[in-house]
Amino acid sequence: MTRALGEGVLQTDMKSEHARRATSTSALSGPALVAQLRSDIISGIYQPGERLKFALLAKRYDGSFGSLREALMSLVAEGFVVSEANKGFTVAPVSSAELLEVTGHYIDLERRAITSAIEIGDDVWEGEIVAAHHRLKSIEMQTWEVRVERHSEWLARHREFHWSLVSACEGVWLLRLRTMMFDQLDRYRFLTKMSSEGMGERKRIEHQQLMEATIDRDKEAVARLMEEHIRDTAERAIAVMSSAESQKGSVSD
Amino acid sequence: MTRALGEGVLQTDMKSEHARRATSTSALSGPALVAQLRSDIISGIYQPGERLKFALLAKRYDGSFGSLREALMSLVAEGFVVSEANKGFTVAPVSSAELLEVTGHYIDLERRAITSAIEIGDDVWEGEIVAAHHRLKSIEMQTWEVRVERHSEWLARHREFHWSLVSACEGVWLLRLRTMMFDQLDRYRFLTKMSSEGMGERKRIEHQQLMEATIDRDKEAVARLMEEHIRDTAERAIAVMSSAESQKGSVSD
DNA sequence: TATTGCAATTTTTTCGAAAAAGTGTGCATG
DNA sequence: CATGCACACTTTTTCGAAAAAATTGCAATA
Repeated sequence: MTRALGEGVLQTDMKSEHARRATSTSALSGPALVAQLRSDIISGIYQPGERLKFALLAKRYDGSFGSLREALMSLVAEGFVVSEANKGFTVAPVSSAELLEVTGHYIDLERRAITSAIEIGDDVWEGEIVAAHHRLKSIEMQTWEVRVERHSEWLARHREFHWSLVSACEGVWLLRLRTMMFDQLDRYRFLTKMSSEGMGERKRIEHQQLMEATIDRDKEAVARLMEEHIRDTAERAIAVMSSAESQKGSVSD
Repeated sequence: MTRALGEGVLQTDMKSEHARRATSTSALSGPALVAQLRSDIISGIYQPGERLKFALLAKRYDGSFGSLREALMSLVAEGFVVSEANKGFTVAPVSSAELLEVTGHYIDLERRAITSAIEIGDDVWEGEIVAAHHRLKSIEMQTWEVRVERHSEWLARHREFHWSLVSACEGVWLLRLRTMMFDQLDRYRFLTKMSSEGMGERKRIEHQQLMEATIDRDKEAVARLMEEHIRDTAERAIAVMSSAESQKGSVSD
């Protein structure tokens, strides 16, 4: 795998407390810097299309230009950042069209991965699913205020839960492609953070059902639940995006 | 797109003449360095599993450690190189299992892309296909000796031809994922370079049929031809790999 | 002989200054 | 008033030396 499980969004503690701007703790580098940057892009700290200037980034994170450049190149390959020669780096744009496309690919890959995992996975795999689900559930049962506050932690646990479902599957590239799409969707999942007040309950139930169906090795049910789960998230994100879009439009007109 | 069409294997002239070792022309950097390195890995100049030491690479290519590191990070994301923290970079391994998996994904993505392109593409798209096919054909009609000599050129044109078929399709991620898989397959295509004496004719006919069926907008036929085309290549590569494997085994035992 | 510890060497990684490229401003000119 | 040009300023990109980490070689000990 290109990148270890959950590495993406794991600065949990410090970040969620005073989550004003990007954390400038001290001397990030290498994979840690990539993870931090990706996490900050996913979290919307940098807006889509925003220019990522070296001077600013160097001050916020570790410091060195080289490390920054290296990290940004990785994110370009992952699709989070775009670069133009001699004009620096900008955050990749988002659009409902891209969300729909990514959702389609993700559903397709995830279905295949989870089917394979169900065929191959052993009881250790099952155990990891139960554990990951438990950790996710313990956040999702909290009140809305707590859930919002611990959102980046939820993001990490959500990722770990979905990873656990497919982790036993055959095919490194299947996992890699699936994870690329999952990471892209994370950007859009963040959009629903604000507007999903009553939805914690629904997501919690969906995850519960997903886990049970997987442990029961019911491929059909898992595929169906998973697709509904993802499409629902996508639809909600599109709703948020289009309302934001129309708002922006009415202001400028 | 992460990377422009054909950028990968385009040092044609200089390289194919005295194709001994990696070209150390002068001061490569940025995207050009990535392209050169990728091309050299695809061409087997660096063996799978071989360690890519900075000192050596810096001497062979442009020079600077920073540029090298940056380029290698990109190739890690693309799957051509693997890296371990504080232990440097190595060429990603190859295996018949991976080839089979990548072939499967590629066929799936390519089928969808080409179907979409046939639905959407206009006559300009058709023109590009004809042009790309013509360029490819002009190499494939040569004698075996010439074809071997101009192999890296063939690789570029082959890439361009297959790209032209799908270039009109909808979905940036579909194209991106397809191209990732195509690039991976390039590594294995190189294996068949040596052992495909009588096969130039067959490939040529397959490309001809592929072009005609696409221009005729015959989705079924294109999908079938494309799948046969790719599977045939994969099978031949696996044959080469397993014979090389057994040879190696008999030597070391 | 096998194994542990230490020092020398190699290799990777980090860092920031210097060079290159791009951007904008103001002045002179048509 | 618009247009082109030169200059100063900002931002990116490149480069290689210094620091950190890993590996190797060698000798001492059980």
